[in-house]
Amino acid sequence: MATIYDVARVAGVSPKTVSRVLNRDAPVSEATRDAVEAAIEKLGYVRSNAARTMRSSKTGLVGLISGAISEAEASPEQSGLPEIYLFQGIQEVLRKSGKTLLIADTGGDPENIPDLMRTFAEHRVEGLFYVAPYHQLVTLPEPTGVGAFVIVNGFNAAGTPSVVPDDYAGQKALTERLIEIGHRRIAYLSLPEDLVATRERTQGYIDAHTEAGLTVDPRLIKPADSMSTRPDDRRSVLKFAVDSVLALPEPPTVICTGNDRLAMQLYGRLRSRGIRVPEDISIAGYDDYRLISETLYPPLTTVELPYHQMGRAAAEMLLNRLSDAEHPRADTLRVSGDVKWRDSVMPPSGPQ
Amino acid sequence: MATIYDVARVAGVSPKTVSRVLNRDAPVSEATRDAVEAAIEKLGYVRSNAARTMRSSKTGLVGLISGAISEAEASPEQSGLPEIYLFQGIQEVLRKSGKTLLIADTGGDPENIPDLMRTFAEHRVEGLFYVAPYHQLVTLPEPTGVGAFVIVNGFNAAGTPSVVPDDYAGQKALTERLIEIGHRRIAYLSLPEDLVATRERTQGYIDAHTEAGLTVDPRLIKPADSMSTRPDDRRSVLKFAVDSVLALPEPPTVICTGNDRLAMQLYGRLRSRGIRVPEDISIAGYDDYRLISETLYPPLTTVELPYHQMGRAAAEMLLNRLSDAEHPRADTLRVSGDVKWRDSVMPPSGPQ
DNA sequence: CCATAGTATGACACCGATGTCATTACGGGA
DNA sequence: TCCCGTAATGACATCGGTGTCATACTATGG
Repeated sequence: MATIYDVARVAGVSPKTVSRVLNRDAPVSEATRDAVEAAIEKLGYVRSNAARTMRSSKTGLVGLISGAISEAEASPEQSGLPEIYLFQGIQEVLRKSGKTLLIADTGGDPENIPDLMRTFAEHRVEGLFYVAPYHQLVTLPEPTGVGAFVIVNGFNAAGTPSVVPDDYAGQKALTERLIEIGHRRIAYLSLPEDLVATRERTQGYIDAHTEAGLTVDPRLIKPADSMSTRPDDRRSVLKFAVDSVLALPEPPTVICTGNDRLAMQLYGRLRSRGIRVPEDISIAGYDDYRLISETLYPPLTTVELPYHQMGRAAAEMLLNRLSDAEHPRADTLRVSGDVKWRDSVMPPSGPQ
Repeated sequence: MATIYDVARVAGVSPKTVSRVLNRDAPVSEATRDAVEAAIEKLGYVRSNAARTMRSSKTGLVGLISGAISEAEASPEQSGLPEIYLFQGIQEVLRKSGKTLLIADTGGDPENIPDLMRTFAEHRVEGLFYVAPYHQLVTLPEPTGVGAFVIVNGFNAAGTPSVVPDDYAGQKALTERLIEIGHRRIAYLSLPEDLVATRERTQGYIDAHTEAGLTVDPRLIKPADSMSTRPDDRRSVLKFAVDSVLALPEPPTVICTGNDRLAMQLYGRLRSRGIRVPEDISIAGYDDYRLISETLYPPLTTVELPYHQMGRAAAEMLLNRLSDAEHPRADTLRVSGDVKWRDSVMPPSGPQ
């Protein structure tokens, strides 16, 4: 592979001048520039990042460690694999600043993380992301020799800068709107109870009621999914939850679910009981997993999990930390997603 | 950041000896090794890949360019974003051989590809993948200075090594099984007609019939999806297709769809007509997009799109080409996926 | 006791860029 | 006319490893 020395020889100039043409960091006469560029073209020269890094110690690399890829199947949300939108958001921002993204995943085993960090360190990445498979508390070793570290879709006890979805605000906004159009009996079929997302969303659900002067009927809140890997187990948890809220003396006029997948199952379950959506009962999901939310009929009202935006925010946060030696605050950034209002929800009908 | 010179000084040996300890490529006495390792530990030394690359020109980097990430939303299959399984498969194999994956996506604009290739070339990647968003013919510039190039989920006219799903075999195997359990009127609601996948699968469907001595009723084959970005347009294409096959004098006993998403819509559409699945009519999908296929009730019979395996195969293909100077054949590898037999299909009932 | 082979180690050049400093030529202002 | 700033260019050292070769010491066999 050609080097600047080859280019210099062909162009009849010194290597340093070739470097100047490449970097435009010092004046070069037009004739010289043309000669150099012709030589580069002729030789098919491509600059070596390795050699350049040695002097300037700017690799232009950013690393990303993901548990999301391999753990996707085991993820309790199992909300599809929209983490890819995170990558997209991150990439979009990084590309504009000329960084290249190195990715590695844990292969499902968090014990690999230190090794991956070391590999990235060997490549002298300037910054590092860790992407959690779902909104959670993570425990990670501190990366060494990395300019900036950002956790995405999770947070840690050490207060590392991080970006998470605002689950509280999402469920609260949705619930407020449901109340606003007249619903008073709002069921919430949640994800497993120990998830951060569930706790936050449940609180959002409750606060929306309280602030509207309504009391919450605890019988309307039921976990409807489990961490089990057996689809049948999970199905039966849902069935139990659905049956129990529908059997209440005053059944709900709308059912919110912990994710779009549950909403989708709910569609089927209600239809097989001859209950119409949304005429008899309204349904709202969570995630705005569009493959589901837009495909279902009627299309599903849901809350967006703003992965793309979170990715962008995380990348910007990282770039800020790389440029400013000042790291203003090591906060967790909460990104809220919009309520996507679609036809699966209508005002409650009939006598209340 | 510490260098081998620092380590050498602290350990009281020469830099070259430190190098030997790091690479285990020459005998070092136990005492020396311990001293060096202690020094490394003490200084928090991490080897510089850049410097090492300069001499040995082994970067350990492999690049991946994906149109899949950004184009996912526009993809006509819109089968979710299972390309992430490809990454997983690729990563799994690469990690074992100590390579690190660099990824970049086109941001939806194929014009970025040459730039991305240049960036990778600057990083001296040893190999390069291009991942297409769906099974298709792609036109790509030839990457320069890259040891091996593999196209995943696509192929090109130049005969670049590539890995694609075996759509023909998949639909054929599924159809054969349907025939075997007694179905004779098998509808096929396909993806848009000009997709490679559709052409191959349709041929598989036809050949399964022919080889079983059955004739194909062309009225049973209908495209049921369009490239439109408006969900409503696409919905109406499906509606038209469903209506027309159900209105046939001899309606089908089973309906195959071009992907699981269509199957999911079909569930809803049939239920709203009071048709039971699978008692009245069986349904089979394609992709084995598990978020759908396992969640639907009854669970969906479908054909696996073997992304994970394809990723593994592509990575192995690339590694082979990197090690063997001999590139045996520049073929396209077709990876077939299993038929996933679930409860949405049963033998045809009633008088035939 | 010596030749020979292996073990353990270091000196030194080199990979391909770029930072620093020096040199030359030119043009305008004092 | 002389001085100085700027443009244009090159010489050379340097970044941090590793390949090559040399050297010293030790064990082994004839």
